[in-house]
Amino acid sequence: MAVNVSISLNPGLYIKDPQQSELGKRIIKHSILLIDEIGFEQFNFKKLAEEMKSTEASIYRYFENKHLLLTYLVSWYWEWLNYMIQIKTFNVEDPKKKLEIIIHTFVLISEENPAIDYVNESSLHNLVIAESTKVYHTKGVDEENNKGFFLNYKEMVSSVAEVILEIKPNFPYPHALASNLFEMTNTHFYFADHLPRLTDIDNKAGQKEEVEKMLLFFISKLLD
Amino acid sequence: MAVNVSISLNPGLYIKDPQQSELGKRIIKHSILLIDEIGFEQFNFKKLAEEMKSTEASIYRYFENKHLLLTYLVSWYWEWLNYMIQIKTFNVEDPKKKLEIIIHTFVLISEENPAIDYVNESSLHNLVIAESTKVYHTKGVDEENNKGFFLNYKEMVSSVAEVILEIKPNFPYPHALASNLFEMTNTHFYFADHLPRLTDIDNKAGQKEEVEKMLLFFISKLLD
DNA sequence: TGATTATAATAGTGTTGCTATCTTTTATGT
DNA sequence: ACATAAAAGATAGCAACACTATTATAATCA
Repeated sequence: MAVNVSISLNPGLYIKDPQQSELGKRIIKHSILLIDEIGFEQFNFKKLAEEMKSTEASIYRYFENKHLLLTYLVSWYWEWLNYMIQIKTFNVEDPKKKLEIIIHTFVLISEENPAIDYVNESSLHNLVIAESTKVYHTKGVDEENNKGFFLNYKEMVSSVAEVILEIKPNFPYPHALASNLFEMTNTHFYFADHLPRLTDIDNKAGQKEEVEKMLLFFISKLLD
Repeated sequence: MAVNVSISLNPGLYIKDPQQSELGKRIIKHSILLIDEIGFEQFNFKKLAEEMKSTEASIYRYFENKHLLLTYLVSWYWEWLNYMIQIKTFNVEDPKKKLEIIIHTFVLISEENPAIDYVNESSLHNLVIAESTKVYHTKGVDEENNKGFFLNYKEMVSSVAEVILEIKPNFPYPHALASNLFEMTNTHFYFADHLPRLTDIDNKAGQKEEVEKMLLFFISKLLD
């Protein structure tokens, strides 16, 4: 399935829209790969410039700093996830079936969807798993929230919460369950790989299916 | 209840044991307050030295860098939490009651326990809520895990998982549920304060009781 | 052709993270 | 009380990082 929409993100996240130029697209492409490879703490614009054969100053014309670049990339993921959920559940009537599709998408999004040529979806998902909580765990969170930087996340949670309420209209914690299902997906991929005693998911082939099964088990207990 | 044990932590976390000297205790005390105040990204040893009227070089004699200092403080929290759970559930027979006590401790630990004079437990809990995931979301996670830096977390999860299995011996995800209950506590305090649309917890008085109620609701559905 | 825009190239500044060295203070043992 | 060692303070310095400024060059378009 080819996705030919250009992902629409909050303009406050960048100085100059990286999707509108070749250099901008190369910044997106190489920053995803480099952050996935060396980690966000070790990542900086000088290394990125070397990697993509450009200059530090050129990258600063697109993004104010590396924190906003990370926020941009993670917002991209949230928006892309949200978009995939919408199109995959569009014609589905049964809300239980919808939630199953949502969970399947949380877990397997990067494998199923070859989307935009300058974005390596698998690396982007790894980046989200390893680094995304740093986006909103800062002292500037309230200010950035006021600027709408986390709207893509909130919209995704809001649409999942709606489905939960379709299944069980009096469920008292639809938003908390929605955000928790999403966070759990990523957390337990990470734990399985690095801190296996904090989970019951094996670090083996079939890991994704195991996580999916666990999430389905949780919602069946909570919503049946 | 006064706690007069000295918290025992992995010696790999420090160069010189900060609990064994006055300066070391002042480092613990002021680093908790300063990180809580300005956030981990803005925090550094120079600012800490100014704050506590000492010098950068002196602090470097105790901790290799700010990341290991954060790991030390969060490990302190994990160990302290684990200790409180042990003593509070020690004489309790009913595993359901035990799990309720554990959840109550997750939520209210900082209010109930005036413990060690140089640790502000309330600030420490805030710090854990805002910064603790950064401790293990780094490229060095596997190496640090091999050195045993996250044992306190794993032990806490392991003891909670045991209680879960006492309640329901065939429950398939005891470790995942244990870590998730802990993570959920802190995540939803943070969401209620900063990203309220990601939760159903109000940012009001009684917030802690609301979170406790939510966790009790989740375990009742999952374990009854 | 000339004007505008995007990118590259280079340099520079202040801060951070960390190490080294030396001096002063404090604690310990005889 | 004095000698010795250990702890802490004071100061300097360096390499890397985060970011800004300036100028040059190439591409685009009126």
